[in-house]
Amino acid sequence: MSQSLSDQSLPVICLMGATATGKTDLAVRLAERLPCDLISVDSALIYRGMDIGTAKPDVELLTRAPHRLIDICDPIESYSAAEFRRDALNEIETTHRNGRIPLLVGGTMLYFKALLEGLASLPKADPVIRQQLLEQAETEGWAVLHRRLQQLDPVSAQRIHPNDPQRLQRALEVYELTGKTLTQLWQEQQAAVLPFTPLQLSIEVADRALLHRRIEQRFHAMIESGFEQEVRALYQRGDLDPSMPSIRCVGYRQMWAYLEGETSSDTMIERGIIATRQLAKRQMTWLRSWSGAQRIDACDPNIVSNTLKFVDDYLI
RNA sequence: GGUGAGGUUCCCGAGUGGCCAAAGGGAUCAGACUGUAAAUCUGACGCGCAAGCUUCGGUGGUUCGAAUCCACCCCUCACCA
Repeated sequence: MSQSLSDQSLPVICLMGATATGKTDLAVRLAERLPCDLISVDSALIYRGMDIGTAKPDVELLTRAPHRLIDICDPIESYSAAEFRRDALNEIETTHRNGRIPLLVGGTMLYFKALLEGLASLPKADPVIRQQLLEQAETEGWAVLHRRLQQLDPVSAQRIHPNDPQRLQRALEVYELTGKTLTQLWQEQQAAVLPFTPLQLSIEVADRALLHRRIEQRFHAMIESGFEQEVRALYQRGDLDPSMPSIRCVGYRQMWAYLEGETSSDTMIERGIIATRQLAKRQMTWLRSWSGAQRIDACDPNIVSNTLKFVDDYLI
């Protein structure tokens, strides 16, 4: 059974694209024409109660085309690329077992990369160690921590910029936890790649100005749909704060600052739009360096039938 | 009409005679990315490959040298009428 499930010939379709390019819409339309089950590849859609600001498919859409790996976490939790890989592989297996095709859709490129190329065997995040490192950074400065990494693991120190607290923290955390450096651990274990040969599709809006307009319009639409109320509900829980991945999500972070009284409504909207544009840009940087993905023009009037051609060729 | 404050590179905003193509921030563009990734970080950012060239509301002046000083003009804001 498990033999056949990791058969290279079993189909897996990946649809990746930046925010506001129409990924979800295309995925749903494909799912209506193919025996596909949708699996979300999105680090924000995992959160329950975060619907409007993440442009989560609405109930109607989810009824037409159910997505897996949506609403799997409370906003107080954090998730990771490794957990995603595990969960996604499970969902892929289930889908195959049901005789259907997994269609992975999303814009979290690290998750796609982790799924396709695997991850080294590393320890998971440790809140206690992270807190200790954070405190050291506050008293001694990150430069000191970078120098420490330089001693322990010159290769990683070379790669990780002294101003990059997140990666510095992670590198030192891994060493604390295992007594081994990131460099060693990477060398020790060859990452397990995806046991399938997926069709990779990249949906792109060629005209940057158009994408920017779409982002702006969509953000305003979110506001009109009650985005403030959605975040206010999270805010009023009292157990969430901007250090958490959920509240750091694009739009939520800016709305949070507004609810804290730190910015005006206009500023919140402006900065939310800016943050979305910057997110899209980073996603596009990933995609540009991605090899092996078929490009799909988001503005193609025959986008569905043209995409189906790629799928047909792949499934033969 | 009068008085005061001000007009700086896409925006905000420093700069008050040379060390200024002009601090800093934002935007934008490009890039990186192995358990936080909608995160975190890096670079570029007047024009030019370069020598160099053109900028600090406008015009003229002072000076070896002006974004910085002077004169006039245009515009903005505040207050008084």
